[in-house]
Amino acid sequence: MNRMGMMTGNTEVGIQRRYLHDEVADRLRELIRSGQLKPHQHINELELCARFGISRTPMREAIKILATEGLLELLPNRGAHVTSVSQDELDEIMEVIAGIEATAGDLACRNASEGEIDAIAAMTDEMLATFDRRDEAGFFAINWRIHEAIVRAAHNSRLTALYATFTVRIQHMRYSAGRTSTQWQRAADEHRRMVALLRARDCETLCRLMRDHARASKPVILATYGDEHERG
Amino acid sequence: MNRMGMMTGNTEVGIQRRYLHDEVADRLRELIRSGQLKPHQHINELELCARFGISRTPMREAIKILATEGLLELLPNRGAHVTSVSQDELDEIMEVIAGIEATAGDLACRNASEGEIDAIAAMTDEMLATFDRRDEAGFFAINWRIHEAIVRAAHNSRLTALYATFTVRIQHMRYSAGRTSTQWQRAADEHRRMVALLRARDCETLCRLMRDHARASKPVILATYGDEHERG
DNA sequence: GTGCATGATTTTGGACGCAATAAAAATAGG
DNA sequence: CCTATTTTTATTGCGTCCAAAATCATGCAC
Repeated sequence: MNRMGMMTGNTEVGIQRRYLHDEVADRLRELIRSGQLKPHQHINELELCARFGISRTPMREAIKILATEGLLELLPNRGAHVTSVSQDELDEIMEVIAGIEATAGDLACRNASEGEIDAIAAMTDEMLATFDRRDEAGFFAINWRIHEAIVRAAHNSRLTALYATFTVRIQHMRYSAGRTSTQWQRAADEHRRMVALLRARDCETLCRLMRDHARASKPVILATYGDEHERG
Repeated sequence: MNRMGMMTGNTEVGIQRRYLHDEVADRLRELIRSGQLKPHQHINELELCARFGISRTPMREAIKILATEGLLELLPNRGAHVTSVSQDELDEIMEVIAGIEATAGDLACRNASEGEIDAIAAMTDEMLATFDRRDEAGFFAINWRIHEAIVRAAHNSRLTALYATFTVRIQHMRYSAGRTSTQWQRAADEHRRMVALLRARDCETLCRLMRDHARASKPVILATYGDEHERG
């Protein structure tokens, strides 16, 4: 019996938190992020309820949340499925992300503390070291942390939340798509410039650079993951 | 009896749509937008259920959706209340909106059809006419439509949706805050420039202008509606 | 063999009920 | 009379139930 004294089928660890639906939403997001739930895949309420060991009410609330975030699509009387990302939609999402990062660049120049800039600079150095030793996996791992740090350095919680929502679905694409040597070199150079512009507090230029930087990765991702490279 | 053959207390018109929770969410948004539900105000599930003539399940799903959109705030075991906008939060939201409009400006230069630009130009002429005859109410009504049109002209549905979400709470502030003559003049001038830059397809400059334009309205709004000009 | 109608099964959408938490009220103690 | 504690009440969170819709399966005619 679980904490409510009901249901006995806790198959996948027990859930413990303020809101069940909140925890369930996190888990679903993680299933989607990790690819365990694939685009186009249908969501079976009862099956997932059994997996998590909960009833349908919090599951359905979580589904509504994910749908609002755009990760699930609701089909009237036919449940929900994982949102697929078509070529066009991926393009749209990338432009929104580019916009968020551009805004973050501008705001970070205005609001970031010296300490935050130092931290970003340190990570950038670290990343450039991985570049020198051709450690592509290491490079993109740090790359992601730098982008996140810049957005956080904007000191705008809504922007940070928005960034999280929009990157969750395409993060793995963005940081796994194989780049050519030229593209990789360019990314490294641009990151060097980012730090310089942050230090110079040059809002306008960093804003433009961030947008261009994000856009540069667009063709790579579109080529690699058009329609999430699968059809339902 | 309603369509489910249950509950008889349809006090506020019958609801008819694919999803009840969707209709309920729309109604709640409207209640918030119109100010019938005020910031800080507590949401009583049962009371609203009775008003809409529905059960708690779709109401709760709608509440989760509004919370995800940021219009409601959930309090564990104590329901929800309408999100209040503090000075700092208003500043954050305005910067996000500025970012969205800047992105829209850039994309509109790339993607807008000549027809769309003509429509925006026509609305701008109309608005400048209201400016000449000092019709402030008319000015801001058209102003809102122009901003919307530019965002739509970006041809990015996610950006458009994001814009709707972020403006719903502050729209009335943005377009009702009294401007000084100088500020009003500046807004008019900037709108003239927007059309010129759209025609010239000057992405970068329009992007910057949109951000600056949105930011210019920040002090006005902050001064007028600090913490939604009410406490508790 | 294919196309359509009809019935069985699955799954969804929404209503409802129970237990737990928290706010409110009532009581006791200082 | 004011504060601390208990009791009551209100309301929330979640589990469950029922009916409508959709899907699947079967059978029949063409």
